[in-house]
Amino acid sequence: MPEERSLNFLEEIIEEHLKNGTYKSIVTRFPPEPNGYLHIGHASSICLNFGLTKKYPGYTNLRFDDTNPETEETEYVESIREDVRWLGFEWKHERYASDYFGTLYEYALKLVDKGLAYVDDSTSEEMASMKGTPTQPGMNSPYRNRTIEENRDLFVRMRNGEFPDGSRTLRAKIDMAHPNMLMRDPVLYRIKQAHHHRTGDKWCIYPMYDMAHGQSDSIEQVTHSICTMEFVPHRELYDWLIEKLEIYPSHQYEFARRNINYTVTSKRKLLQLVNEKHVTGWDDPRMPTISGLRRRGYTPESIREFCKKIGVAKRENLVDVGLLEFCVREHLNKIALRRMVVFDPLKVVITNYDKKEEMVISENNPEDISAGSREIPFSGELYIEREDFMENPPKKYFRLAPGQMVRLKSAYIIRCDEVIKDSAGRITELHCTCIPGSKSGLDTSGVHVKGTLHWVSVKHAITAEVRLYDRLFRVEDPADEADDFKNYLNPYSLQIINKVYAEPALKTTTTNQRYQFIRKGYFMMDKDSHSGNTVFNRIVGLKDSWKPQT
RNA sequence: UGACCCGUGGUGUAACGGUAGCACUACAGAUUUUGGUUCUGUCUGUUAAGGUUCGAAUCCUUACGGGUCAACCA
Repeated sequence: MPEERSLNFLEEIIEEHLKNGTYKSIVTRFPPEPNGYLHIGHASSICLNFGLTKKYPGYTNLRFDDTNPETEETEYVESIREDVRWLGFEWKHERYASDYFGTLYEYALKLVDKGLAYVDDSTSEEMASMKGTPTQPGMNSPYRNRTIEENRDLFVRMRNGEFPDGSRTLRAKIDMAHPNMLMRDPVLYRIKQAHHHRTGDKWCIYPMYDMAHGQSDSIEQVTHSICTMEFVPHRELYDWLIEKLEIYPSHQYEFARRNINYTVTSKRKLLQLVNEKHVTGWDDPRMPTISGLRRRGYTPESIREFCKKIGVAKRENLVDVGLLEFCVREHLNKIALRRMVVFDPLKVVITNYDKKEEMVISENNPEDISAGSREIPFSGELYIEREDFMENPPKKYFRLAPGQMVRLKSAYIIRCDEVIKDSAGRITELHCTCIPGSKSGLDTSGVHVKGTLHWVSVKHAITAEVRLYDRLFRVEDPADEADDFKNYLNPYSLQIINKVYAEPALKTTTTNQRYQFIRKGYFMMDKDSHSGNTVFNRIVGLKDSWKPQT
């Protein structure tokens, strides 16, 4: 049954456009600047733009907004491509704002010829001082009334490299008293003798965002140019330029960027974390980047589901990271293979176990019978989790305690008879007895236990390294704090356990295979693994509703 | 002192003048060879005050609260 879903405000607009014939099909674009890695906030925009053209006739372009050669690099272009594809989307055309530098230059000339743009020799300081403030009008530049001929001559010479960086700009001639600061003769072109990652040294003038973005949309005949709310004031300029240039009228629509608690989603801040080594790189599994989430073990399906659940709207928001975790658990529960791994071992000796060893059978995934089952070696010497035993248990403690019984998952019910300690009083091992006839699947013992523990046979166990991750920050909104957001980093965001004990089936781990370590959480092998040491990242823990009484 | 955008449970999002719903979280219970999963139930909401209307979360006004805008960044 298809779920009855209400439309978000953009879908409503598009359905209206399709219905009233404004468009027969739509074109959207995802327009990253290649100056950083994509993060979970971008995922929302990607799902939105590509999702719209999956739902409605049309297509989506991937367009790199590469108009600032000083910050942009090919490395970022490649990571962005990979991330979009990994999320499950394919673009119709791959474009670059730099593809349009020639056209954009012609557009600028057209504005000059129409008397709508002029070359300004003011320094950036002078320009700032004449700009006014949000509450006070600005003043006209002394260069504002140059003739069209003079402007054309100067602009062509700007392009020809006759002037040094920062010495002149091309500005739109609008209104220095406009209530919208962006309409106070915005800079359209600046001089930068910089090497561009695609056009090399061909250009020494580069268009500003406002002179490039809407024009690129127009060239690509984008029908719905979707961006975040901070661009609302730009819309007036976006429309003004399209009107004066007399080009295809793309239209801009804005939605509120998604913020997530206990993290930051700003490329500038993420770059700081990387550069200052607070994390190991853009793909550190604690990072909210797509590459970080991917390395951590998140699935694209779960991220898409998350984006769908948080929706699209125009109001400020701070989404609970718990929802992302819910989405990944929901997916992983269905696909993860179950394995038993003991993190902090406590030895259990089964004193009445008379066989040397045997194989027991366990299902790979109780949610999916087609995942089959596997054999696990069982013997008289096992490891269980140290925290699964208490000498003086509280009420409703379902695990092991002196005289208490538990089920060993897929094996026997055991009872704890004796606690062995060393001279310092530390528990070194437990002596237990196996309940006759309690073997899993063939249980005739009639014994009922509340607790089931994971375990591993001592002599068959293999070892591995496990990395447990927690939220990167201690506060919900680090960017909102008065002082440096880095003061709020969580010092316990990474915990490494060098040696855990795993059942032998984990020896053949493969890349991208997700596991549920029973009662421990979901895990995936990390790229730091090598032949002598397998490393597992904890993707997310299991929901844990147990809390000790009192 | 300006302009623009936005206010629905703890969080996110619906209801388009006609019963405030869904999801997450939290809590309680049932089931369970994972204290997982699954199932059931409970708590919590229209920023405020006026107005229009038979009827307002929805339309209007004002107030209040939050956000954005003074880069040769995007």
